[in-house]
Amino acid sequence: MSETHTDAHADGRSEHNLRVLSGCSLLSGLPEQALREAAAMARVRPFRANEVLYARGEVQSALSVVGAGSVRISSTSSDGREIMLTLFEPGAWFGDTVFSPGVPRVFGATAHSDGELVEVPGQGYRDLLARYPEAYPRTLDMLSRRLWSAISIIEDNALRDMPGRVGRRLLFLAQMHEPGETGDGAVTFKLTREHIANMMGMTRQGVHRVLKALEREGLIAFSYGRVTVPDREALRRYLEERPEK
Amino acid sequence: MSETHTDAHADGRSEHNLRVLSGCSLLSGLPEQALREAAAMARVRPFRANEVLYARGEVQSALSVVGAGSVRISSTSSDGREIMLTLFEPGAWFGDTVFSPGVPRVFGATAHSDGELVEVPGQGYRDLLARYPEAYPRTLDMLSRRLWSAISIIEDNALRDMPGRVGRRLLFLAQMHEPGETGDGAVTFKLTREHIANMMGMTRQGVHRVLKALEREGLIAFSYGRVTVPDREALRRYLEERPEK
DNA sequence: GCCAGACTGTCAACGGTTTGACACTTACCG
DNA sequence: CGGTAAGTGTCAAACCGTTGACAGTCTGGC
Repeated sequence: MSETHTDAHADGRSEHNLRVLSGCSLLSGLPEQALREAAAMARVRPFRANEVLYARGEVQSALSVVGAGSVRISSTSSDGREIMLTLFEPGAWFGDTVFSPGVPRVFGATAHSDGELVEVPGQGYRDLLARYPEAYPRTLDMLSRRLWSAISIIEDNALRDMPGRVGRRLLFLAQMHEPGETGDGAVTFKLTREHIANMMGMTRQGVHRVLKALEREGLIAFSYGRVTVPDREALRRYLEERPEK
Repeated sequence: MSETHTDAHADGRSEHNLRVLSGCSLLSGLPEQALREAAAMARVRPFRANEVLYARGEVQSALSVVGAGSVRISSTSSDGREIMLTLFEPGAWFGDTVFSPGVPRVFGATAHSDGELVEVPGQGYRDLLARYPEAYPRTLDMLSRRLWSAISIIEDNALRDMPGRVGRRLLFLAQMHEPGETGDGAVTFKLTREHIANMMGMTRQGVHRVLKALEREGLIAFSYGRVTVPDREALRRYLEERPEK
């Protein structure tokens, strides 16, 4: 694997980067010219499933945008146990320390499938923002919204029982999944029971029971390493009206 | 109660606002001149214990800095149940939608004791940032850090058992409490068992049992509506080394 | 096509948390 | 300086999710 992605056909590469970056909510507010600059300094980083993209503690920062495939974000607590925080799909951005230069990464990122990242170097991104300050408000807005979703997860974990929690989290993922889906609205994730368990702080067996219950209601379907939400709206309504906490 | 706080002695008021605002981590990066402008447009809002400061759904945005007393931030889920997210003390800032103009408030704020807020109007604050763009990086950094703390709560809730969760949350609050404490390092909160229960998604009785256990270890003390952490470092070490999850 | 390893379904026993109920204590307000 | 409402301690029973163990199934790579 010679580094074919680094230099050949600079224009085509930049064009590709531009396409990916402009599909990212964090960056789509930048003026055309700034997006081009970002694309020019971005590097494509292809990855294979289960490859570790970033480990907790790394200092180099970058803004990563998922160009293809999906990425698991996880956090390792001080005693070594791990929890999966979320699953990012194309268009999503991450890089927990881009806004806090010098701070070691707090979260880890692992490839969940084959795919590629388009990465803008942290310093370059920060310089770019400084040169196009009109992009700051949107950046703050996006970060703020990410904080809300984190808090809404805290809320769910505190208020809901397990079917409620699992259902809501799947719904959340399904709603993020929005872009690029087949017409009928069904969304399928490649998630093992164990992934879901790690995401919710449950056990594999507990997840099984909950999924079984949701399946009985016709709200989800699941098979080997997959979970499908056939109708997000139906799931949402069910969770809303559910008598149980 | 005539509105003595609105107009008389404009200079003294502004001086007071300046003192409060410059003690706030979100704003302390602003240049002197900008801080003065913020102080000039800020309004003091005194409050009494249990007064509702903001309700979920209000549209007017403002950046609120706690000047005195403490404020409970809570979130009401769609079905009406409520969860307390955190407790803010002097110097802390909040105003969940300042960075997302037009969006109705997602969280509620309630006075936890008598005290006062110093509030910068949302639009005014955003304009100020636009006029002093050098303050943006720090703002992003602060918001980013707030996101990390939210995520670390998600982590704790998923990985820890109840003594671990309650201990960690109390430790977190105690560490935020840092400024303005008596020399010996002890921190006391006015929190009822029920407040804690609402914060952790537990019951009053469950909290009791956990607090009792932590008290037996000498890590906390509690009485009527109070919880005391005599030695934050000891609590931290205990939680770190605890065999149990 | 086949095989090793990853993923899964299922069960009984255990343990921690909630539920619900009741008597007691503390703080605050007039 | 009482009286009342809010907060508290405690208990047993029911419930729910975990633990641990094992056999069965799927899948991707060779």
